[in-house]
Amino acid sequence: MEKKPFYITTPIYYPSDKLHIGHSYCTVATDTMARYKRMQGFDVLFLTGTDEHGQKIQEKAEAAGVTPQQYVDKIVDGIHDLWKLMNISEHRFIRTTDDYHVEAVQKIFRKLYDKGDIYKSVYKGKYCTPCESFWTESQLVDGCCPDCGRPVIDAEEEAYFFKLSAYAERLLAYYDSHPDFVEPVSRLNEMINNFIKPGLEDLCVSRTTFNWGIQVDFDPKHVVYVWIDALSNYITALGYENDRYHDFDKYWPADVQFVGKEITRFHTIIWPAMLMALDLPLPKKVFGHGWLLIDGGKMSKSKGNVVDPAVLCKRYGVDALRYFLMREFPFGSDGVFTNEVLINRINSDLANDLGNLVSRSVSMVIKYFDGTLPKERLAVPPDDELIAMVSGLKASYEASMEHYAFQQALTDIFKVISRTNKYIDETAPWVLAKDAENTPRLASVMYNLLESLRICAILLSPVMPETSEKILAQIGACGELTSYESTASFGALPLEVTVQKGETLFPRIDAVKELALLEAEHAERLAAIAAQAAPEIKKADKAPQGVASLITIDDFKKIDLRVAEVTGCEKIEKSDKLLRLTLNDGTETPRQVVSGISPWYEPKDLIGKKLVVVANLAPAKLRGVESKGMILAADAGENDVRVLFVPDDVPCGSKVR
RNA sequence: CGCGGGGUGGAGCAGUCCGGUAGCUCGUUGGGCUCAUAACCCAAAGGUCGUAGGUUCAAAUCCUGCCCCCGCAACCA
Repeated sequence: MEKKPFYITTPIYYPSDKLHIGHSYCTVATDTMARYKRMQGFDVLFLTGTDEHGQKIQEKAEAAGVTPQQYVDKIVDGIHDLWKLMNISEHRFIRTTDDYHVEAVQKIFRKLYDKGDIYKSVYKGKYCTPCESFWTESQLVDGCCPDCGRPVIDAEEEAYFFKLSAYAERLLAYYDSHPDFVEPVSRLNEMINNFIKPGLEDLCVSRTTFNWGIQVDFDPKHVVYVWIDALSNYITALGYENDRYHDFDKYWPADVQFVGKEITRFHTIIWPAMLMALDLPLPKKVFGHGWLLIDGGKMSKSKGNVVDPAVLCKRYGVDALRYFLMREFPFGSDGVFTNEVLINRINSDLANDLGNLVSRSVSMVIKYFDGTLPKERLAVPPDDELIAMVSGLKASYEASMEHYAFQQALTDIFKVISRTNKYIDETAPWVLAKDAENTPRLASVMYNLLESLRICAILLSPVMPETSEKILAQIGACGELTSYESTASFGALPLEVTVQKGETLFPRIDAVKELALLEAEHAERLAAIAAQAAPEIKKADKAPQGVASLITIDDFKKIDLRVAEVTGCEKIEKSDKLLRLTLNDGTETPRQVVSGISPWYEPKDLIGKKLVVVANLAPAKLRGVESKGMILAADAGENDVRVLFVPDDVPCGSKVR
């Protein structure tokens, strides 16, 4: 009988840096699902890969003094190593720089162009002539080029656009008729309310401002911008519009696509619209999983709180980490990662409950029966509760797994493990062992333990493949006895089974010691980051000297800097960062300035303080509030802003130069 | 009134749709056991379910106002 296909994908990751625990989380979830479906007998295709083009990578490579290709090659090598380390099962790996993908994207682009879904137009923006760069209004610094600081001009750039706006109705209709298309549903509501209802705009799908990308073959000065390049990977990896693979008909549409919640938007709006434009079916499901938060916030390199999965794997074992990721967090929600939670979870579930259960069960069989159970049995009614629970496990497990509720599936398994530990106490084998008359009863008890473990171990295998194998080996289960089907009924293990003592599965971790160690390593890492940052600052200092950014004293004199006292200050409603400042700049009329510093300053902290204001800056409106000028502040760090205060005895209106 | 999520014993969460003795995991305390990885099993302590009001015989759950946290969007002259 031919196996039914099952196609599952992770997003393709952006290899501008080493991957972190968040990427591992998604990939482990995908791997768990892939292994589960294989165990059920599906012909699974598991796709992951890397999205390698774009300006950021081009810049990173330049900074590192290598070509973009060399840069991504190195990172991708590391990714392969990581997936190997994390025991990610057989998968196809696509790189957007692969020849066949490049070729296919060019064809797709042309196809959409020929159909009229892509059209040439102009992209309007701010242009810095010396830098040959386009900027959006919001990227400008003081209305000038963020790179060189010179004024920009209104300009237009030729670009290709995808007619996303034409698909709004069809998308809404599709969501309506396929309520399961996006999960969790709350994310879909967000998409509809925030993006589709206000009106979709056509999407700019080409750039001429950088060249690290796939060339538009019929208009070579353009490169394909991220959307069509990256999203199409899910089909080019099956051989769509290329000859590298030939299983598009077999696997498309995908059964499920796992994506992070930050890119749900692209996968539930742009991607479906693209597929509609290509007259292809849409994936059966897009699942937007949550994030792992660190210290309650996002992981960020500058905070030094990026968690390296390789370190955790090496320290606690792959299976422990995989288990933790799948067990601790509901797949659709955010979760807070801390080392403490990780260690506690490993200790309580894996060491105390599961590992110890295996250990005590196997030890008893060896101690009481020399490792092999005798044939004679005595079953008694109190066994029924355990047996019933174990027998029902597969059904509830399957129900959870089919809904990507990994946490629930694992919780159910561990309820059984707990029950089994309790069963040992109830039956007190060590008491039975004192009297030879009890041998049949003791054998029954031992058998029930091993059989419960067998079923749990098999069901755990998608999450903890190595551990599962080790347990099965220890309790003497092999071949058919390890199949998924065999978990449906209790009693598959032969009566005269032989066990084998094995290594300790999960040694208990000394939490206090371990946390101190991790803490120390974290401090080291922060120090390393600081050390790295230092030379970077130096480089930045030099840059303006080398480039034409030198200005003359006359240029500087154009800027009218004045000392002013803050006479009033309040937060602007409904803005996150804006404060409205009223300044006494030495003139008769109070000056109103808006500044984005409210995360760092309370209004009361500023009133009465003196600072420097750019007095002749063109007025602007921020969130509808007029701002005449700008106060000087330093970017003291990635997320730290300090206003430059002036000593109190400097009179208001003093010129600063 | 931009959109959404959330506020439940010390910690993390379920329960809220479809009102009816407040539940789980971890932690704490006491006890049991000795097969096992100082593990396992039992028990106890601990919550006015963010807040104010309303509906009801009855509200964590339904309605209204308010406060606080977190994403997204906007925004950082």
